Amino acid sequence: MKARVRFAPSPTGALHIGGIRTALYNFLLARQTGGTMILRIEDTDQNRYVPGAEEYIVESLAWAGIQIDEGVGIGGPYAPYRQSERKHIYKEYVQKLIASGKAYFAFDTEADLEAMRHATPNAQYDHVTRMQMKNSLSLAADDVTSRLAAGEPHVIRLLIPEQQEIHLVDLIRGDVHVQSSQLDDKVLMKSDGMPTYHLANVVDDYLMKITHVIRGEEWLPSAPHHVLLYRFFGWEKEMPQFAHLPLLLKPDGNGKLSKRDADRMGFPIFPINWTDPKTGEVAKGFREHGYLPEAMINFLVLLGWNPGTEQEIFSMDELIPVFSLERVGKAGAKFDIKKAQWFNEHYLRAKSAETLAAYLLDELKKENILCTHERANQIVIALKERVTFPQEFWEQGKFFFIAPTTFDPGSVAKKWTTEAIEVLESYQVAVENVPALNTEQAKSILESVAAEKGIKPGQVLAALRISLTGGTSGPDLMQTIEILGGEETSRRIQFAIKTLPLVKK
RNA sequence: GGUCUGUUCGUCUAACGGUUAGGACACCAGAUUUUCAUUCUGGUAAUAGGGGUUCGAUUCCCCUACGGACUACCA
Repeated sequence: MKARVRFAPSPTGALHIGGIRTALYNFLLARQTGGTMILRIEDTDQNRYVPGAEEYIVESLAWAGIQIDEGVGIGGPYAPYRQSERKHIYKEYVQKLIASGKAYFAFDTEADLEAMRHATPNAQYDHVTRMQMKNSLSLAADDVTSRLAAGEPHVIRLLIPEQQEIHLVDLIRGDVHVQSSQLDDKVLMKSDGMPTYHLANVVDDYLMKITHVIRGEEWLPSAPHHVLLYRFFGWEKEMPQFAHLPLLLKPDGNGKLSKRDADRMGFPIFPINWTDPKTGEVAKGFREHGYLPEAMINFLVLLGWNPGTEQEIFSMDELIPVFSLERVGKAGAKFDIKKAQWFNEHYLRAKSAETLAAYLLDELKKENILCTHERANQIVIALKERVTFPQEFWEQGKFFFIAPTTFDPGSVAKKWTTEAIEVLESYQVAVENVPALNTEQAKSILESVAAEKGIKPGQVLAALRISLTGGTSGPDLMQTIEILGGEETSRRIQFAIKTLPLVKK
């Protein structure tokens, strides 16, 4: 069966990384069945609307490689896909509910509701309290008509039937049973004429012929309300299948992963950079942090789902045929950024030198440093096994372009010996006029000058590296010399000898 | 508090009544690398607790404990 699924975020700010996972699971099911992935914007709360959020969502999904087939920005047979533009539709449907006695008008003020909630411990707007409130059930018919005629602000609430067991089948959790007496009379239509999530969601999913509702676990408690709505509308046969996804948890302790935790632990939580339109504050995204979309997808898909085999590395295309909601776990998954980094390293190393060189060239452009493609390729190959993020090619390869002016004192104290300097002196001279020096030559020249002094090359390597890079760790030294060239190598050795104090052996 | 829901190595998870409880990340150790990193090999490490059911429970049932979500005219 071709699945019609939707990702339906509300544009109230940046999309959380968990949202990407939800979108991903939807997308995988759509692709697997040859179905349709729909993007619907749930902007029914005018107070929480944040400009730019919708564009942000679209761009984030595009970055992640989650393509939308139908919806906002693309259009489709069930347009519009922005709920604020579908206001009249909800009005029409809620009228049907009123007419059939499944919903009613309520005139209670905020204070009335407050009072009701505080009157008894577990009070909610339900079969216990509704007759004490001001609504079309408790008020006389002519009172209701005159209030309505006078334009008194009101909401429309769902009339929960008594003594019913509501049963729903969740693809992930199995059977869920709830007593209707536990349910509250949810607001369906707000006093501003906008629907709430519950109404808009059910109406749209029905009209858009959605087959599977894959969403976060936070919706499970209100799912019985939705089931009731389908029943009241007479849409039970068309009711989509539900799949409530476990939440993404913070890496330490318990609780939902939040921006606070991410900040505290130094990793992003948003897919791409987000600039808060009010404060202008920028929250760094995974993209800008250097995470590759394919690494994120691979990491995220495994947070709550597994293929049942020992395969861990999956491209999007490999995921499509093997994904299944049946293999999604029930428990929340802690967000372990270390594993995400491992995936990033994996995908980074799988890339061609040309692709990696492009990252380096980008950074160099920002620094106004010129570099040939060949040289960038060489550097990137030398550094490839050492980086987690693309920008580290510049961070770790900086010394290829900028000669060290200071040297790590600890390394110097241990390795900058008089005998090493002696060898370095002659090495510098030997290498000075060999601009195109390859790894082999760099090595053999070093071996011969060291032999002349009766010193093993191993004893001067550390000093050589200090003079060239400023420190004692880095990519292969001979490779480094090849990239630097004879002239530059010589220059750096001379500078180091001039600058550094001697250490008596 | 109420409702719903969950619980296997530190983390992500496999094992849909019978396994020495498997894999991956992380961690530790060894090997390779004239540095570090990589790579390779090996290792530490888990069924929340208590009752049942059963010849046999990680697996099924109940209780307890501990989490989580929801409890808005927000989604």
